[in-house]
Amino acid sequence: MATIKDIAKKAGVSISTVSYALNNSSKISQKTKEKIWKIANELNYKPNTFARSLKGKKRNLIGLVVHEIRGPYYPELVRGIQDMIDMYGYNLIIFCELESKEATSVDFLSNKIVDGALLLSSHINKKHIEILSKKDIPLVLMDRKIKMPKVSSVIINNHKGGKLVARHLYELGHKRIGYMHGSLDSMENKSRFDGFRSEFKKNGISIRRKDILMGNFTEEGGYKAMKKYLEENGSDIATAFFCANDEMAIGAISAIKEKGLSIPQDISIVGFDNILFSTYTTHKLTTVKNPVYDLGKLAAYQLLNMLDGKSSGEVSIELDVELVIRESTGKPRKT
Amino acid sequence: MATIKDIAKKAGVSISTVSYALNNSSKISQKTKEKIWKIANELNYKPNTFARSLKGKKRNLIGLVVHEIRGPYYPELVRGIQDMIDMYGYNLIIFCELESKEATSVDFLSNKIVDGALLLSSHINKKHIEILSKKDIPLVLMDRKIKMPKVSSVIINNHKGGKLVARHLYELGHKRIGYMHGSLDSMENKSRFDGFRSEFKKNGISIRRKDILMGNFTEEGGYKAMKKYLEENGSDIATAFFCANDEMAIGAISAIKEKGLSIPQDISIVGFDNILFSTYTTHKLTTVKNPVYDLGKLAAYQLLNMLDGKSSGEVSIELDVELVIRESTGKPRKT
DNA sequence: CTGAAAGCGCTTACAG
DNA sequence: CTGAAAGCGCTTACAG
Repeated sequence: MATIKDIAKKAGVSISTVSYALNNSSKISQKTKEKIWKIANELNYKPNTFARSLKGKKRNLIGLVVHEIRGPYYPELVRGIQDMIDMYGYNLIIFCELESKEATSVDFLSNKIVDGALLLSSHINKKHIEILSKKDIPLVLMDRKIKMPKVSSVIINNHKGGKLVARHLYELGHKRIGYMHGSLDSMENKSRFDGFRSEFKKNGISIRRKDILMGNFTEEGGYKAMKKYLEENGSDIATAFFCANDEMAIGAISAIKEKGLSIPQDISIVGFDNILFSTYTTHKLTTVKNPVYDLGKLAAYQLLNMLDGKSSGEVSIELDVELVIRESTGKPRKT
Repeated sequence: MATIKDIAKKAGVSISTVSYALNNSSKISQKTKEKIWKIANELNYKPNTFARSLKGKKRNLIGLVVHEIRGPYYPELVRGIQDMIDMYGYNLIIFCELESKEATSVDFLSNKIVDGALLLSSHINKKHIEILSKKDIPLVLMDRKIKMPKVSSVIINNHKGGKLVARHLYELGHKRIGYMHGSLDSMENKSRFDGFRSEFKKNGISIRRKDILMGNFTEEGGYKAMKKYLEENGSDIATAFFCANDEMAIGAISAIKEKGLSIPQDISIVGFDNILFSTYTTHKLTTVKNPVYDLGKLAAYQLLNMLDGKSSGEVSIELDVELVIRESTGKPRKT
């Protein structure tokens, strides 16, 4: 494991000269530089990031903290982030923490292993974020808004998404509607639900408690929740369901079909995200388009600006969403 | 950002005492320890991993290097790894590199940011691995076998998988069979293909060049490749296809159905991986069960053993696979 | 243009 | 039981 010391010895110069040469400082003569570069190459020298970091140098490393990488959503997000930071010569590392655990990623971030981080993890709470903010670690939140120095947020307009779904179903004539939650900890889920519910409320329609399901944001969760619902309620069921993401919607659709019911004749289903998968395999799902790739790109861009000193944080951006009407929604069945 | 210096000052002791106390050394009296812990807590002290690493200390961090996290495969793997290392108090960070880029992850690994790493990235070549091996960085390869000190490998028996598929199709009576490649760089793809081809060869059947497609391991790639194939070849087509993974198989099935052909009456399709997704939504796909969760777990276990000094590497484990026969395969159409 | 020296935050023999 | 000191690999004023 060659160090600058080894290079210095071999080149017959001091370690300072090596360090300067390696950093291509104008202080060092071209001739010396070249000699040193050559030796560094021969020795397969790699600078030690740790030592460098101790001196407060940048690492060109960005962290992404998530607690889940399953499903079609996250990869797309990662791709957006990567495409952006790649243009600026940064690299990405992902901390994927089990949701049940203490947020050890906060420790890592505290150590400034990365220059800054993008957060999409509900178990990193406000207190954690405050600690990081105080340590001057640039942060971009992707799932909620918090106003603090060195902290920005880039999110999608979940509330509007829920509203658009409600309006669509209302216009089709649905009066008894249901909602399938992802996770109650999730701000995104909450906003979708609020938008959905409040829009119906405006028209004097509220959601019955029994028509509110929990699907855990997964296909399996959606399937099970819907299956149970149908078994327990016979024909006393809502005419339309809004599921907080597409995967649950897909699971719900499977359960509905298994029961011998048709979509949308018996039940209309709306998802959220517009994951690519739906193009080929699933029922043509009515859903809300979540610009997740752009979300990743924009969040990364925000972070890069903070790292550059072009922004000091406290910026809050909200991306627009739109409803994509396909074949899983229609007029309600006669009841 | 509190350091041990700050704690030392506040506690009126030396930094060595603080360091020992923080590491719970038996050298320090309980009373002093408690005083120091209390102050550390008040100051919200977090040890600096970098400084610690400089002294060659462990970080309890394991790295996973991949170049793709899309698809249902990787998350399952990550989950297996996490479940294992979590029991041992380790944390995971993922380097997800664009395949097109130089392997900068090798630099990170060289810096010993992580204690050891699991590799599943075809663009980290043998030379890179040799560099890391020489630097004593414990490594477990998950997609190929390389014998080197400090390097182990845990892979699945891809060759057998291909063989099982071939035998199944042969027994059904298929004589003209096709193969859809994932990526030619992938050892896994290669082994699957070899197993498949050699088994048919034994029975005197070889694969026609025109029946070999490229699907890029993605659903979209599988869809496009099959669509093109069907358009170009009319009815002069294979009676069965083995796709190097399930996602391509799912894409291929969509293309086949779109063309108005039936599965398995017109074409039999076999995938590889047995991804969960197929349970609900897709055609009941005949496939090879890839124990990917166990693969992650076992690879992580291997790495932990190396970190513990219980193994010095050069271990090579191969996991068994089995064929799962569902409804996407049947007797060949009459030709 | 080059080098000696201090320092980043920690650990760890060694001495007391 | 506690502390002074060296050192991990690097950077960077400062002096020459």
